[in-house]
Amino acid sequence: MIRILIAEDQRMLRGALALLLDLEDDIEVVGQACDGQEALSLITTLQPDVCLLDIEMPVKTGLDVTEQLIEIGSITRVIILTTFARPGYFERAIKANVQGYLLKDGPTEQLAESIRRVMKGHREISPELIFGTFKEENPLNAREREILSLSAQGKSANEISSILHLSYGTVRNYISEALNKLDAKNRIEGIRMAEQKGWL
Amino acid sequence: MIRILIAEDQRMLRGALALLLDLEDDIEVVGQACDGQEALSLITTLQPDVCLLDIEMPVKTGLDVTEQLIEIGSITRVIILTTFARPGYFERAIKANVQGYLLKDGPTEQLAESIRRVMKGHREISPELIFGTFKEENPLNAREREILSLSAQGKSANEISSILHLSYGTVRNYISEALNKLDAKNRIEGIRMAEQKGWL
DNA sequence: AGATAGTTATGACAATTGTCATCTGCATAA
DNA sequence: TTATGCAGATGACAATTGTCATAACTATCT
Repeated sequence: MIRILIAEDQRMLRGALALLLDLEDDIEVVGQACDGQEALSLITTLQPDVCLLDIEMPVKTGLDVTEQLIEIGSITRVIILTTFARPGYFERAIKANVQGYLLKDGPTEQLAESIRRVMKGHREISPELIFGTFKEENPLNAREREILSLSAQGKSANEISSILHLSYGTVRNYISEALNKLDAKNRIEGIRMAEQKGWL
Repeated sequence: MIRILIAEDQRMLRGALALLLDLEDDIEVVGQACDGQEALSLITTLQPDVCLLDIEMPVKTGLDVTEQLIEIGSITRVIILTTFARPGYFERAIKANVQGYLLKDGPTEQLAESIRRVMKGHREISPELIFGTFKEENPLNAREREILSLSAQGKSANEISSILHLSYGTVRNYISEALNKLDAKNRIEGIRMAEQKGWL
């Protein structure tokens, strides 16, 4: 019997997947979580064989959870299940050594089979992701990401400077540099592009 | 036997819901669509009793489909099933006289029951939506929406002016007016707020 | 005809943004 | 020790953005 845990904030999908997987003879859903924090604590207490993690969840993302599972030496295998084929997400997941990265756009029917294959030691990656997407890595460094994120919340250069204790000019330099790297002609375009690639 | 059609672009959820509903004795999933266009044509040919429509789908949104169903005098009952509790969406759905507006954050278990209740003539609205959200109507007029949308794509005031054949100053007046109505302190904040409310 | 409202335009102003060259410390590698 | 590179900072400039007062031109209603 394969014991699995599902972490997904959208209740309808979580419930449907749990029901669907429980119909399989060899799979048992032992727990459900609606945010990353809950997922982490349930995984450590329940020690399921496999966990299905959404990425964009409240409190902690699925990627955060994955990285922390490694730190504490958990043996639970991780399958990321997300809407987003964003290069940044995929890259981070692969670096965290997940056993699977599936898209919510993929077929329902193969989910159970993917779980079984992961249990046998295979890596399950949605075919859309195997080619192309990986080589596009995030050109922004930590500061640029940080500053662009704040800008994306509508903060002005001045506000950002006082939040981060940097000078006004420095903030603008970082934004300018980020826009240059992204080949965007203004903040708004830059934010759109970075968000769309998962570079935040 | 209640004949239903599911229109939802996320394949995993669509498949899971179909499977789940097919398990009910009195419900039969007669069709599935992955975009609004397909939904519309399947509904007209299959004439299901109820259709479950996602809002944000390719080609046509679920709201577009609903409005067109009214125009052609379809008797299929509509249940909107969406992630978004955005006032703008909800308002438009109610005006189009949908029989149900459920959130994907709601419980899986009650979906089948909601469908049965809709068949009996009830209106099914997610409880989160009943209070508060309705009175917040879109303060932006058509021009303001149009211009803010273009701005959201990263266009400058100058570009927008030549796209819409308006003067540079006029475009900036509209943006200024929109930001004022939204109580936002710059474009980026205004865009975020408007998008979040479904006012686009 | 006069009042009213909606759409578009203009000009002026200040604030913010985007760009660039240059400069300072500081750490670290050769 | 010198060199190199990085994180920040500064100043200057032009372009863009946000705000406001005002006006012209419709169309509509009374």
